Amino acid sequence: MFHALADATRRDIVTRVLPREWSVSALAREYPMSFAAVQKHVAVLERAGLVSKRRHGREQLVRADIDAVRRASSVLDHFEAIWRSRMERFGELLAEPEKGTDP
Amino acid sequence: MFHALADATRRDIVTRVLPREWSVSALAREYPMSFAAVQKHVAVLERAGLVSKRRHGREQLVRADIDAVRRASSVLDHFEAIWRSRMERFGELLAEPEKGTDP
DNA sequence: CTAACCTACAACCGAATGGTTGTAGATAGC
DNA sequence: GCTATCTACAACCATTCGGTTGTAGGTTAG
Repeated sequence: MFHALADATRRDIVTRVLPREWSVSALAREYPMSFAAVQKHVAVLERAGLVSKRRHGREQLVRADIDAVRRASSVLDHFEAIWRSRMERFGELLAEPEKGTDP
Repeated sequence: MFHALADATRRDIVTRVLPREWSVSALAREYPMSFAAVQKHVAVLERAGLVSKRRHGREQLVRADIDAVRRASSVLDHFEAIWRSRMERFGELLAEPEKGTDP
């Protein structure tokens, strides 16, 4: 999933399909690369669960799955939590009045 | 930066160095791969600014830079914000009482 | 029906990744 | 001083990635 977000084009696709659905060909028109290349990017996002497709006539409409974004976000929140607990421990050590050095 | 977090070993390294410093060799002992491979992973994290090194004797101590994690997190928060504004627009449309259809 | 359009998928290519081994330079411990 | 340890870096290899082109199948518009 982080891998899916590691590419700038794919992050841009996600920002576009968050507010509304886009067809694959409409997306392809936005980037200086072939239709097939954009199609592959969408496929990567889809495999990561960040995006899903819905058939509408001859078009394939792409929309975002915000829950997947939230899952990625929670990993980073976890990092933040680990960091905070370290800070707390560090604070305790500073506050600790030389415990254990006395007989 | 997302690229740096896209590898499981690198994410694990980050979780280890968040609470405390680790030497590169100590990290290398934790994974079923060569020292050089772990060294490369640390280099990737360092290039992404997620981690920094500090010399201590013959060891190189690795520590996390939480601000970089926060920067990655803010990208995801931005996604969340776009999503929310879409939800608001959607809510407005539902609340709208057939505006404009009257002469 | 036919032409235009949207999509899927395979084959290919150069560059980057993630791994290896090997060599060499500092530093610490005895 | 010698040796073991920690690190840096280069060279190499298989795989993956991001891109291309080309072919084929559905679907819509006229």
